[in-house]
Amino acid sequence: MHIAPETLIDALRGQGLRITRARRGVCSVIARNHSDHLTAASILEEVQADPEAKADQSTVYRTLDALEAAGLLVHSHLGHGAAVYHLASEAAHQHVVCSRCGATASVPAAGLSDWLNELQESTGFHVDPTHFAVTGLCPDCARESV
Amino acid sequence: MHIAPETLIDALRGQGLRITRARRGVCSVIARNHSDHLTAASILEEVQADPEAKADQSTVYRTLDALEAAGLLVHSHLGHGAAVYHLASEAAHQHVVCSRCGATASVPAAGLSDWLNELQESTGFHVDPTHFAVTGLCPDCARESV
DNA sequence: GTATCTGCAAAACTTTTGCAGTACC
DNA sequence: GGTACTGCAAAAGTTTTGCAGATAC
Repeated sequence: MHIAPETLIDALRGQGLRITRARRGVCSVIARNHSDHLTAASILEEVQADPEAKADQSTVYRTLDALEAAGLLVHSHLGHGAAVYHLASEAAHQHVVCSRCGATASVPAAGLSDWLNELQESTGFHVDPTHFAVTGLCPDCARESV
Repeated sequence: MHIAPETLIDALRGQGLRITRARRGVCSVIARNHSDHLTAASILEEVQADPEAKADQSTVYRTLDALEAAGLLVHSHLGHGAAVYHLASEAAHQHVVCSRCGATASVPAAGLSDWLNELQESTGFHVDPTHFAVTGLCPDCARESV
C-alpha cells in the first residue's frame, strides 16, 4: 500500500483546515513511513530534520491530533511510554509488545472476529478491532527467562 | 475471591523483604480493593489517607514494583496515562477501554485461546493472556457518536 | 482582514532516582 | 549493628496549554 502526502493534505483541507508548512511536513513524514510504527518522538525528530518543515513539538502534536480527529490517523499506547501512530487505513492489525524489551510485532486481525462479537454482546462496547495491544515476551526474552 | 493482606505480606517476607508500615499499608489497600481497577494514583491516595500507613509516593511505587517482582501483582497500561494494577491471581481477564471517555469493562479470557495460539505460532511471542487492553467505544459514547 | 496556526516556554501528569536518615531483622 | 527501606525533593519522559505573533485563505 502506498499513500501520497497529498492524500493527507487534501483530507485536512476537506475538514476546512489550513495547509501550513508544518502540516505538510508532518504529512510527508507519515506518508513516507506509513508502514512503520511511528512514535510521536520519531515523527517529531524527522519533521525537525527536514529544513522544509521544521515544526515545533507542540505543532506536531496538534497536527497529529488534527489528523486523528479527521479520522486519518490512529494512535495506541503499547505499554510503557510512547504512543504509536499509524494510518487508519492501514490499522487493521494488532500489536504484540514484549513486556521486557519493548520489541513489537504485528499480526493480522483474522481469527479474532468471533471473540470480538462475543465481547461486544457481553459488554455493549463497540470494539475497535484496528487498535489494540497484546503483551507478552518476544522470542529472545522468552529464551532468556527460561 | 478474597485475599487477606497477610497473604501478600507473607509473600513479601518469603522473598526476603522487610515488612514495613508502608508495605503493610499498600498490601491492605490492594487486598481491600483487589477486584477494582487500581491505579497507582488511587492506591497512593488511599494509602496516604490511612493514618496507619501514610507512605510516600515513591515508596508506593517501589512497593508496587516489589509486589510485581514477587509475581503477586501485574500492571497494564490502558490507553492514555494511568497504569492499572491487579493481583496476578485475578488477572485472567481482559480490559476494554473506551477511547473517548476512558470507561473500562472486564471480559473473561474465554474464546480467545485459539487466536492466542495462532498468534504465538506466527510471531514466536509468548503471549501473556492475563494482561492487555482492547479499545473501543463504550455504549454511552457509541450512542453519542451516531 | 481576520480567524487559524505556529513557536516558545512552561506546566501537567505519571513514574523514577539520589541521598541522607530511619527502622526492620 | 548493619542493611534495607523511607521520605523528601528533584528529575525524567511524554503530552498539553497559554499566549503573543505569524500566516493561510
